[in-house]
Amino acid sequence: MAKAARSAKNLTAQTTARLRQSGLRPTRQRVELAGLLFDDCDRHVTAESLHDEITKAGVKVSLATVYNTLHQFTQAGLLRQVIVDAARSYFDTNTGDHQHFFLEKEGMLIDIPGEAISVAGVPNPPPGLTVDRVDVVVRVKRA
Amino acid sequence: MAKAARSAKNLTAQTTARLRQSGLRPTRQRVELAGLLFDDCDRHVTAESLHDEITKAGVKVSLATVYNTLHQFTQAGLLRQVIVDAARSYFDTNTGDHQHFFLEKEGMLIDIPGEAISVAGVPNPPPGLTVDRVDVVVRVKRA
DNA sequence: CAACAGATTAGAACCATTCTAATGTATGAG
DNA sequence: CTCATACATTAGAATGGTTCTAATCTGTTG
Repeated sequence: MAKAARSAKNLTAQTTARLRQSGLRPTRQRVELAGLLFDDCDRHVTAESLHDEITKAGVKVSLATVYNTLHQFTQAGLLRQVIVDAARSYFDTNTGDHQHFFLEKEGMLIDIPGEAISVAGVPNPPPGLTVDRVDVVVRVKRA
Repeated sequence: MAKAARSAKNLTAQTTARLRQSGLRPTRQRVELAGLLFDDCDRHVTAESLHDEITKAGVKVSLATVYNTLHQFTQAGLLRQVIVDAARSYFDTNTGDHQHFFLEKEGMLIDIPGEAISVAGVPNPPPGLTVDRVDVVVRVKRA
């Protein structure tokens, strides 16, 4: 069985289970999108880039569904939304503690492991407010 | 003369000079907007909030001009654009080294002095890239 | 003051995203 | 297995912040 661990069937089964665990019905569209997103390494996508990708793969999914799915996955904790660009939203398959390099010109994000980076000296927030998350964006340029 | 340092005339004169130094013609609209932005303490505005404010002050400036002016001021180094919300852009009159608390629900930004906070362990960017700026956003919620 | 470069403006256009309401589909009970 | 139902998907319209256009206006310089 170990040899078959990466077969298409098996992947679909795993994906289906994962979606169900998150309280999401494993519809054709969600399984296909999850397949692209969670197959291999960590990824950063926009709604449009993901829609292009799945369309080019010959799968028909509407852009509205891509948006819906990205938000549902985010709410389910399978994705994390990254706000670095006023023009568009990115979604990151790495939901763990980490930060980003961002190359604006090319719309490219690169993960920085959470262990690597540390932020010290954050003051207490004003009374009545609590810290939800600390985001670090290292904006980079081509030299 | 010291007593008159804050008179309206003097402020306008100062503003005018400042705009000219930045290579911007001191038009009525730019002087009025600069007056609102740079009069007192540090401020965080959106195009719409600034347009509302100046309109309520009885000054007629088009929204397009507010956008143009915010961008020109930013390019001139008088303002800094802050990207924290996918829905809208903020502009900060504090152009020095500092970071932000952000209360998304209310669209509120609060400065964190640059001396207070420190980010350690940023890895070298991938070859060919150089660090342009490190932004820290401390996302907060009402307790 | 004339002339020109640059600025302002209303309104249209743009584009990412969200909404709508009509159609399709996974699921669990029977 | 089938049906009913709740949930999903979809095309296309709507939204909302922002930018563009091209006509008009205004600082500035000679």
